Amino acid sequence: MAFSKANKFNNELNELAQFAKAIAHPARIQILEYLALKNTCFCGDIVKELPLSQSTVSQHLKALKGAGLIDGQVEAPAICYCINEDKMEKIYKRLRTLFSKICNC
Amino acid sequence: MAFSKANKFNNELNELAQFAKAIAHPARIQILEYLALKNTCFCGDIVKELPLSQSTVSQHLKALKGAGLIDGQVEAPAICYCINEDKMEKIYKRLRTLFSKICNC
DNA sequence: TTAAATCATCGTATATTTACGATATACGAT
DNA sequence: ATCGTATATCGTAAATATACGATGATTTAA
Repeated sequence: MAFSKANKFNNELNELAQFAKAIAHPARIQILEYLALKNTCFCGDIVKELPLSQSTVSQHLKALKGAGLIDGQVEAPAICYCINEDKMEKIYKRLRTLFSKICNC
Repeated sequence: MAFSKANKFNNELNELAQFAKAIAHPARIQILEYLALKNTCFCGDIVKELPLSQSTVSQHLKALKGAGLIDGQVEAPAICYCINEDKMEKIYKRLRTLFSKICNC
């Protein structure tokens, strides 16, 4: 029952955990870094960049999108992905708050 | 095959992903915050604090320990857990590097 | 209209995570 | 030695994640 007690924890905790989950796979971090590197973000390139099949990459993209970390824009027949910087900054603030509680950061 | 291709990604990515996985559950974040709050860290208190059974909490503690985020010291018959601040600071640096690549942070 | 290109989704197999109760372990106190 | 306390581990069930090939959808080009 992975995560079935989410309702027993407060929103801040759940949101941070949700973000952590989204980047809890090396492929997804690599995708984020790649998107950041190439400001223009053609998606087929990501598949070439990663040691994973197209369908698997698509799944990871969906996860990142679901967590709000990236946006996708149709540029037919391709899709242009890019980082949602607002979301990232918001999350970064939360992370900073967490770390300021936890250690001398 | 959750995560079976980890060897295909570089160490930095895997380590960050591993950390993210460790905090990818609200209970584990709450445990970290609780440990940070109470500088002295009696463990049975954590069970009282969380809406989870003793065995489940113990599992979460094991996960945090496995990721190196906390240490446990025997003070028979109890066990005293505390945050591994060195590890936390190390991870925080990595996170900063990641975010500096990804957004204006 | 057909073909090619680009992604998403479906179906499926396997691995991992989450959660709990029950049981085991370790140790101080009696 | 036995008991009580505090944790860990085992066994198990169910949910989720990972990965791939096959197929479907969409749009551009021929």
